[in-house]
Amino acid sequence: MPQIKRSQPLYEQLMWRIKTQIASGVLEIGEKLPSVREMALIEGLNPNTVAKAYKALEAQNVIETVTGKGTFVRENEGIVDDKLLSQLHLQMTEVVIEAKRAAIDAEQLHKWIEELYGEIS
Amino acid sequence: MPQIKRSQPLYEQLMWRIKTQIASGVLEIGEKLPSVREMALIEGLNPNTVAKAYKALEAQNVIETVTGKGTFVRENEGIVDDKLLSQLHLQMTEVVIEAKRAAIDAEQLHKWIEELYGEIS
DNA sequence: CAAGTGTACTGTGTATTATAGTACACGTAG
DNA sequence: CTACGTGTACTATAATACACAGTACACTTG
Repeated sequence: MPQIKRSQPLYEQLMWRIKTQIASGVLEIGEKLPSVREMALIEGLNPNTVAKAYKALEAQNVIETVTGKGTFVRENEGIVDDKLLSQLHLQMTEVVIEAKRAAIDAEQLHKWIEELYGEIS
Repeated sequence: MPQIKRSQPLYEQLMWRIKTQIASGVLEIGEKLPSVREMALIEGLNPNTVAKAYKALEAQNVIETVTGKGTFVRENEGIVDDKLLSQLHLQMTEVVIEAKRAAIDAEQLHKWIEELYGEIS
């Protein structure tokens, strides 16, 4: 009922946090995530909001949920999805246009990518 | 009053379209943009929605508005803003994490950047 | 003055987000 | 079997953002 000014939806922020933890190895494949009620206490959210994040992550094949047991980190299948590919290219286009405006050269972007590919798994 | 399923707000889509046109040289520095009412007819939007986009673009120093005259493309100042920098890095992190999941290697991302830096201005 | 410009309002309607609370079906440990 | 924890599915309420409609005002220019 509070509802403060919010940039990104809470459930998307949680999705992002979980994805990052999986990518960085904090969460391993097959590992069990906290239950929706448990995660709600940890993150200070409503169980419904956590459930929404879990459901969206399952739709993206990031996690697997088994009713009665829990939710688990799914193995990365590495499927080449044309829709995701074009979406990533579009997002990269936005980054480059903004970078140009801020006088950030291509080298900086290349450096970031190398760093990120090193950090992640 | 219709309100169909929408992924991104219309005014943000318009902002993006204008930014792209500026970056690609379709709109040149100092050039006058269509008026809010004119652009509303062109894009099939409400003048208020166009005004919202114009106002947001001016807040980002992309365009300059003069009451009674019109809105014009502003010169790129190329300021290094720490907030924008970290925001771009965050956005790049998202791209890399998603790319890893889709089994897209770093070479593809490097290639995209080179292409985009070539296309733009 | 007249026309065109951005801007600032007040409404209206809708979708999304987030919470609260309840209930149900399932799996597992006691 | 019972009890507990699990995800899930509801209903309801509230706050926010989005988009449109309409009106009005201050400004610049011809």
